[in-house]
Amino acid sequence: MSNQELSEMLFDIADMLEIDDVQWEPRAYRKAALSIATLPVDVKQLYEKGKLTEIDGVGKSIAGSIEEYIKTGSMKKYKDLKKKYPIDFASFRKIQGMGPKRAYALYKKLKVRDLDDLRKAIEDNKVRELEGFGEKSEEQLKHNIESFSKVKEERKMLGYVIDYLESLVEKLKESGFFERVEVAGSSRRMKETVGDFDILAVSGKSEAGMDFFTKMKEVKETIVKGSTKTSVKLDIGLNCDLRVVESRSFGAAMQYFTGNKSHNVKLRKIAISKGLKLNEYGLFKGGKPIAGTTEESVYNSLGMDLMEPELREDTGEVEAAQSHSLPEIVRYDEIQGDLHSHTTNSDGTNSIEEMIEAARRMGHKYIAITEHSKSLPVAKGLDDKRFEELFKKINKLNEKSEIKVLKGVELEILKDGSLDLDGSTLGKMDIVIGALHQWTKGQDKKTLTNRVLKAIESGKITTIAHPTGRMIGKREAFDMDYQKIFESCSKNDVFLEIDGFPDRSDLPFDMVKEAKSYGVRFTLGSDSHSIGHLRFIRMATAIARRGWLEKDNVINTLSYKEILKLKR
DNA sequence: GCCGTTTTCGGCCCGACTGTTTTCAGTCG
Repeated sequence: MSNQELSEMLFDIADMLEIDDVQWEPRAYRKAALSIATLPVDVKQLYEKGKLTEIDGVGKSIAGSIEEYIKTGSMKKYKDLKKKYPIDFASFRKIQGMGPKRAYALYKKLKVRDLDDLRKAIEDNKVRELEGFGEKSEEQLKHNIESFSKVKEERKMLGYVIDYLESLVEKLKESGFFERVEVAGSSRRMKETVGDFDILAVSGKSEAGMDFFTKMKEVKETIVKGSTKTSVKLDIGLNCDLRVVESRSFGAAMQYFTGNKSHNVKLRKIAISKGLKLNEYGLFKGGKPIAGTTEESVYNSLGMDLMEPELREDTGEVEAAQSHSLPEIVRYDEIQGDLHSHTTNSDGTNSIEEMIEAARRMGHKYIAITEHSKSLPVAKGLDDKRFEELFKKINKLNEKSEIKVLKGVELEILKDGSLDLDGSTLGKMDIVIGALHQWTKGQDKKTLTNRVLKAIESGKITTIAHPTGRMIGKREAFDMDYQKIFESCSKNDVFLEIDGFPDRSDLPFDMVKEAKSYGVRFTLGSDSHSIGHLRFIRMATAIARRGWLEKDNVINTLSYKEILKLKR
């Protein structure tokens, strides 16, 4: 049984209860289903520890159902409902405009149970004859079936699409139809992956502005179009919402459309508890607006400090804002350089000179060149001799260059936890990044953990590269005892890396926050393999901010000289 | 069915858009 499977079952139950017009329960089941779908650990593990009800939205009853399912392989509540409604809700959920009520209407009148049945019914023009449907609904369903998997499932890594989004905003600004245009949504929170874009605008001529928007060359098709809200599908495969609000509501709208959802729900509840009403138009007292022009006015009127968008994930920031104890998170402009990059010397595609020049143009004060070591032959890893040669070259470059180059390595942590290079060469390096790339599959949790601990305790490494090894959408994180690793890093003053390469985004932000609580410090790296990758330092910084890191927690805020002084 | 700075009972976010209605239900975010 996977979390995914269980989550789908709970969503199914929610859908079926909704058909029965049951009040509130569908909401409860959906909440539980969503929590489980996004849970970082296996539900079964939680069950074994007796911690099911610690899952957000899971209480006694749903926990009982989960237990029943784990023990017997079936769930009575689900089975009974499914007998009444033998419908493939999971597939229908992926189709826009197809909710449970419509699914049931189609089943009741046309015996439509799954996608194939639905396709056929549409083919025979049967759907348009149903009450509540019409020709247009039928056509839309037909269209949405064709593109269903792409519309809802696809998420993009923000690091790859943020420049595109910003250029889109720039074009809207330059169009002359808008007085203000800003990015909102998960992109503003700098979430690692995004499912759509939200753009917010102020306009005195919104009809014309919406026309301009839907006719942009990036727009593939228009999904809905109104004077305050327009949704389109972009050529990169993401949907984009553009909302136009009044200037006096702009702050409230930015707040609302930045989210995330549970952050917003919490805010609204706080508003209600103070006898106020919060929506995207403002904060109201008995119908009279008391805040909303700026985000700050909204938060302040709710008795809270304003917080950076990256913090708004409902992981304690609401409470911290209420008690005026928000962290002063590291700023993008406090990052002085990049601490992880590769050149043609190993598996990069640009020369060291090209990388340095590109880093200088970005305003970096320094860049660490951290080639792979010899036991990673696929990446043309370097041995001691080649490192010595490279460092001679770097010393020369450093003499005349305004931007400084740190001598480093991304060093293989070998199968038994020993290191790929010996002490004498390592001693000449400014930064040593220990990394797991190989022999991880066959090793169990304890072996893998000890392997990393041995490297940390060796006294020879500065930081641990992309600590969990995860690749978004491709590879799970290593199964390790991370608490032990955090403890050991803190004790031995070994840093953890935040790798900003979008596929990695590693450490993930929630673990950054946890590691910080152990007193761990962090290095940020773009893990560049070409000059085009250098921009990913911004994504690493975003993760640091989302993980509540302050200036002192981040090594990249130090100057070149200060970094050289760090002892190892 | 869940949950707790309105707390163990009684609420549970709320507004926009669409298509089908002729005042609204369904869906979405």
